[in-house]
Amino acid sequence: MGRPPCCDKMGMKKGPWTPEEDIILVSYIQEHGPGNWRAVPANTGLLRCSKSCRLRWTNYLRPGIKRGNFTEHEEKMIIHLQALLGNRWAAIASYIPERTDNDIKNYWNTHLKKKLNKLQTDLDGHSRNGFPGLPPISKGQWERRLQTDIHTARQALCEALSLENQDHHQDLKPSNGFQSLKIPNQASTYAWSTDNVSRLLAGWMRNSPKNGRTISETTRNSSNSPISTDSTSSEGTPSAPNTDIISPEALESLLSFDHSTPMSLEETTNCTSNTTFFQAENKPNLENKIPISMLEKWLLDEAGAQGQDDMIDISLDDTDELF
DNA sequence: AACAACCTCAACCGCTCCCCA
DNA sequence: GTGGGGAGCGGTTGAGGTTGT
Repeated sequence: MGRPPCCDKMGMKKGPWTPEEDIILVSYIQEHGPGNWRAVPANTGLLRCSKSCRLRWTNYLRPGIKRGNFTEHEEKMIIHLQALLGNRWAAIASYIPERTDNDIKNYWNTHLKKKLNKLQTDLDGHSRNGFPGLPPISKGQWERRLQTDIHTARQALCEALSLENQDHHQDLKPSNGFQSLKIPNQASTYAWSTDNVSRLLAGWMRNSPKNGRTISETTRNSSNSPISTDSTSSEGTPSAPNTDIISPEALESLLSFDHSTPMSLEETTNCTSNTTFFQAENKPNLENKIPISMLEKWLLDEAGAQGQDDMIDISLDDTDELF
């Protein structure tokens, strides 16, 4: 159905990127800026589809990417945000600018999921009310707790947003492209890239180019250096319309309460006239409304055991306790 | 040392969204 | 209003690495 994937084009290369390809891509973007990905393969001669180029750039070559171990703080952020936003990795990544959505997604799937599962099973050992990890409470209690949590979350969000409104240091607004980041040195927008390229070359000289992994390691190491952390490009993802605006400080405030609970965006906007929060989300209520309706179903239907795994997402309680 | 099992993460796939003619 | 095309996103895959036996 639909048009064929661009990668189906004859002659398009797949698989790991070589250092040469990285250099070509970085050089091109350095000159033209990211965006218009369709034109990238055509103008560079890269035998890669536009999607592949974009992916390589956003997940690997883009400035400001931090690689390696996630800090405890980052873990907490991810856990909270995942509970709040669901598996909207790009949105989550916008609050952790140094990490890519792919990175966060991988980390969630490989580490945090297991960690949370383990901790939850450790905590209760057996399923309660069909909800592993939840305390043994009645449906009525559960409902009241949910309402309380929603109220708490709403208050916290209101506080966070009001803080944000007053906030004069909005240097860092979340955004995929980091358009809102204060860039210390605009002139050196792509200085990192030259650096990166030279590192790539250095790494390439040291290691066999046959090994795609080698360059990854090289780049990974270089990315851990401080050079990349401040050099967020204003062109990061220029076409990304991102109005998911809430400052990290506000987010911290939002996440700092013990029993955070997701609220619908409707509720969010009801509590404040500031409609910039998440207003760009196209499916604003899906993540939260659906589980809540499922909860209603469950509350009404004694035998309603379906979708309970999904509903766990709306009980964000106690993620803080995991640490 | 050899093999198997498991883990990690870069990259791909398929879908949706959004813009524009 | 609508259809086509590009961009972006989330889920999934699989090659390579690591750990256990």
